[in-house]
Amino acid sequence: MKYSKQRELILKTLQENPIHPTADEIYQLLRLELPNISLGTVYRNLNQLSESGEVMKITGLDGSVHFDHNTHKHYHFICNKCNKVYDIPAKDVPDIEHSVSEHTGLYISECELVLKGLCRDCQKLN
Amino acid sequence: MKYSKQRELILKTLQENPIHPTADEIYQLLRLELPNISLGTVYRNLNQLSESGEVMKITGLDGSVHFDHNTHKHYHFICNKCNKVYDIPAKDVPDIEHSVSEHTGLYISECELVLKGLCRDCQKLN
DNA sequence: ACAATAATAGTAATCATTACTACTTTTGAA
DNA sequence: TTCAAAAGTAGTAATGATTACTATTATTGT
Repeated sequence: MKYSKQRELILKTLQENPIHPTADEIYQLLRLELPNISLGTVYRNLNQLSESGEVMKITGLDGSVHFDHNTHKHYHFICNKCNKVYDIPAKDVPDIEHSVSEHTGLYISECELVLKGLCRDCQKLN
Repeated sequence: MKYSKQRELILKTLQENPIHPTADEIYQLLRLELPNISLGTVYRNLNQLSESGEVMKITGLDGSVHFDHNTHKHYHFICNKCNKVYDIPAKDVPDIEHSVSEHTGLYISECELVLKGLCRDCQKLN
């Protein structure tokens, strides 16, 4: 993988905006400092970066794929009211893979968990 | 919700084909007995049925939404080799919601879990 | 039997994402 | 330091899934 300024800035933007943005959200942020960057470039680089394990893809939140600079094992929660995405650290979740593979005989390589509900702030506003 | 033959057959097709089909797969199956049904009708009815709780939407498997006639609490596994989708009964998975809401204070209303790996058949073929 | 309402088929439009292409950067060896 | 091969880019077109629109048809309660 050859260096490119665009890829460096895409990664930097993702790291500085830990809001689990979509490709288009990163594109909109980046246009401010790199007005000619193209959306295709953002998609291509995010896919490369997730392929190489430098960023993580999050699917199942809504219609589009979100990206996460945090590549440690963790899960996600989306608030049904404010739509913010929160990280759920692995330590707050029981060991799913082990339990499932033991019961079913399936070999588990990935485990995507998306929880939905109300975040702490939105619970207060009820 | 007014009765319609189309909706009845969509539900019946989903029940008789427990392969977690997409809207388009149901459409292709249904065209055999109802050649003029339109894809939009399939989408509209599946959305209504999932809204009313008669069927379940599965997101996060691949690019498109799949549907499940089984509305009991359960999870899903997709085989990376044969792409078949399997049900994971809730009894094989530890209680995620309770654990997460206890640790984080989030109110959890939905819990979508997608596991990926190799199914039993595909493990043998290695 | 009939009017109100909901549903349908068919088609066009939208949204996210990928593919294509001519041009530009990067990189490593001569 | 050049310079050619490889990889990357901007810009645009194409694709695939899904939703929106519209004129017509079916359902339902009176």
